[in-house]
Amino acid sequence: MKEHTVTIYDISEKAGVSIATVSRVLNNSSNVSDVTKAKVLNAIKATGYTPNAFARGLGLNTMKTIGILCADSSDLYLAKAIYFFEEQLRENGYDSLLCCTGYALKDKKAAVNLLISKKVDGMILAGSHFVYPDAGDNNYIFEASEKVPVMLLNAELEGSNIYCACTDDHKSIYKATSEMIASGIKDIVYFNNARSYSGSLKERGFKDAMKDAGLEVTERQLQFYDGSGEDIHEMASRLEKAAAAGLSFRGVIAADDALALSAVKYAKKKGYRIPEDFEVIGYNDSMLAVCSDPEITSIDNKLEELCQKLTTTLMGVLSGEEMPKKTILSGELVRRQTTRN
Amino acid sequence: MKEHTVTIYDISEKAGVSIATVSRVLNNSSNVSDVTKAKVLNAIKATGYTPNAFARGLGLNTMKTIGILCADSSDLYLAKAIYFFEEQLRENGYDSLLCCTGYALKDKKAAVNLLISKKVDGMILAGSHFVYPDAGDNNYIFEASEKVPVMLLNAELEGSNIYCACTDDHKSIYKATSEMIASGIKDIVYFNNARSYSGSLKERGFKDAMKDAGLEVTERQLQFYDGSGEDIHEMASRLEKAAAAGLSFRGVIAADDALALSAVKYAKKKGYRIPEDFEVIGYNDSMLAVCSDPEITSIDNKLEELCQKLTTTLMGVLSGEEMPKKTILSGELVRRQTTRN
DNA sequence: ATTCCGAATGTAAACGCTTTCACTGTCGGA
DNA sequence: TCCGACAGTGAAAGCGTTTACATTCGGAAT
Repeated sequence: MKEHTVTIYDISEKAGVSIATVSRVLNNSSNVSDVTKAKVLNAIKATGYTPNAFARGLGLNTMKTIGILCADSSDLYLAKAIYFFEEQLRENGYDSLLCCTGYALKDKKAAVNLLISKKVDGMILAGSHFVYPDAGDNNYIFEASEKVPVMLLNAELEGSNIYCACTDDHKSIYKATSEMIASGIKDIVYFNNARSYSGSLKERGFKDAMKDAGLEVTERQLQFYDGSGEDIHEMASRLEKAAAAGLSFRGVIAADDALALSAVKYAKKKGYRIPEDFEVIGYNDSMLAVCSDPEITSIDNKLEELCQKLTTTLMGVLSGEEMPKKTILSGELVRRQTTRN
Repeated sequence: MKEHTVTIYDISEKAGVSIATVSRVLNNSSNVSDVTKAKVLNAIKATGYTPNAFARGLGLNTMKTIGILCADSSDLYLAKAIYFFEEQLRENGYDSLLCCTGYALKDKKAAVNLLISKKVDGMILAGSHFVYPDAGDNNYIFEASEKVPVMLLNAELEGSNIYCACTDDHKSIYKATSEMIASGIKDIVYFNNARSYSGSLKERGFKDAMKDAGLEVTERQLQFYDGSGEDIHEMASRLEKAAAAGLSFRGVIAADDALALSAVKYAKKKGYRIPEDFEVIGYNDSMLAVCSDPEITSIDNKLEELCQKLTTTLMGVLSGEEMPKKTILSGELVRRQTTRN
């Protein structure tokens, strides 16, 4: 297991050529005769040689690796994003170095530095919580972007080497809220998970829709839940508490489908008929929306398309092309059983 | 953005010491006076220097990186596994190189080679589908284990540098099936997702339990679904088809919670009361189990503990300790609303 | 026949770090 | 006063590639 790892020298010796030639066939660059190439290839096969990526990286100063940062890979949504990125990057000959940072700024910074020292060729920040409302907190992103291109999923930030892709969350929620109001519901709660930057965008969408409909929104209509994204019961109990405290509501707009699902659980427990007495709209159009019964009307934020866009942009940037800084898609309301029409 | 990346030489110059000394403070190894250390640290801070991991890796022949292989990071279960691994590895000073391989053998092999050439210090194969029932197909694992320790999650394989952690799937399903039978249900379907090796273990557990109860199991009671792990409706329609073809059943033992959830949907659609007329038991005790209504009785296979075990074993192996080859935990049936007692 | 060119190959420097070894200077003990 | 031990530091040899540059050689053009 230790006994002298086989290097390019061993191959060169075995094949009776110089290491330069071996390197050439390895990278199948020009000017190697077929017979030499065959000799080298045989030697490689015989020894089971694998080139040392460090050495290669040292020479090339790139390892064809993209760093993917996400707060929590077990989050349903982020997990999917990672999947898309990983797949598309691999198709382009890049590997993915994954860092789950958690939600603390300090840890995000540390992860970014780590990726930079590992000489990633680019960085994807997967999730809107990487950019902060307080501009100063985003310095770590700007610093990173001085070294490598930075791709932002679901967030916007202006910078010379920063690219982003997102859907128009404000508009999506605005529309969803408006439609819920139009279907006759006035007492609506916006249920946020509080850790997402786009969450505040969404919240504004909600508020604006209410205001434009002439409805007042009080602070308590803005419920939020800041715990694990998995504990449905805990989420539901948040709503129960609010109801017990006197808040009355017959509709919930949720920042993600887990929250929406908890709202469904809440409503059923209360004995409301859905959607006749109570409507729910979720976000992300994830698997959870259809796991629920009744199945949840949800906003599709086009994750796959966003990831795709971000990857092709990144590839473009890396090959020196000029690329658009920002792509904004429109979300789409997918109607299911928790809304009337 | 290109202008001469700062190296250890720049620091040494700026601090007025040799590169050896800089290296020493970088690795805070012994014998550097406080005053020199301070000078170096200042120079580092001033320049924003980050050591080049390639060069370091070349010298050390390790980059403190563990390769994590998984078929599909968007799979709820695997995503959680990745999360646990990533977290625990980071705590031990290791980074994670993630490869989503898909389910094809060829791609798994490619991914393994890639990780080896990237000089990972160890490899985690997260998911039972990495080991095949046909022994020859597992050669790629043996080959990998000649270079680095290989950790297997949810699968067993004997080899000199191979370590595994899993729960006793056979026993868990055997018990679950037996209890369902005891509660009076005889017509049970085992619903498998066909791509998992542990799936066949579970299937055996089911068969054995049936046999030991004196019940015959026909081929059609072994339903399976081989599509995306997300499409609940598609899964349910598999059951509907079976029913339409004349199969009558009042219980489902499922290989994962998504399948179980689809069984719940099926039963509700059929008008069966759960659990009075129809019972369902899922696997993994995931979020989906509680998303369902009624909530699903499911087998907890102790994922976090398994991941933990695997990581600490790996750390042990890497530091040269002798470690147990195999750890087998017991699953636990978590009772909810889809089973009577 | 001579010149010149390009294809095929080799030589050696460079990449940025770690680490062994050697060297200097200080200090305590004999 | 001399010696040995030892802390602090530097010089230089790797580590395994890539690649610019040098070399060789056969054949086309003159």
